Amino acid sequence: MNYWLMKSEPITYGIGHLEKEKQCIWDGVRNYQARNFLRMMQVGDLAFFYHSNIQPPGIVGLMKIIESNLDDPSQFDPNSRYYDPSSNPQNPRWQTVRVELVEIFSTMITLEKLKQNFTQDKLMVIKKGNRLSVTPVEQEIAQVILSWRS
DNA sequence: GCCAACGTTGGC
DNA sequence: GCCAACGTTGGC
Repeated sequence: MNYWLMKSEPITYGIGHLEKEKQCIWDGVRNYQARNFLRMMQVGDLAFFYHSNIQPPGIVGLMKIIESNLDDPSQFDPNSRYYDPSSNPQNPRWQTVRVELVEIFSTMITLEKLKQNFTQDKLMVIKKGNRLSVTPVEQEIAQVILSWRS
């Protein structure tokens, strides 16, 4: 079982949205490196939900992967902002996963706290200039983060 | 709102 | 296949 971190802007889709929906397809990732991580995810993996582009940014909850290796439906939807006209339906370019909400943390684990406790090479999300919206999290680091829940 | 970092596109 | 131009991300 592996741990991941997935970013979303709360204005677009925050953990409150997931709380209402209970589960969702994590669509709209249009970066090959992030997609490759999505392809590696397996049912039962856990993922931290990270709010980006907000003050303060940080981890707000935990999700579970409940379906893996799905073709992202938004790539074929001309009305979607994630529509990719050059993706071939016979060989879709973008895959993703379905997630369900496990829990919302009572207090956010801020980016600042992550930076104070981990080094850049141990946790991708705190790397300067890192823009990947899907990244792996090492077991030991995941355990430490989970132990901070109050 | 700014802008550094970085990914993608497209002309050559 | 190079690389300049451009677009996007996301912390601040």
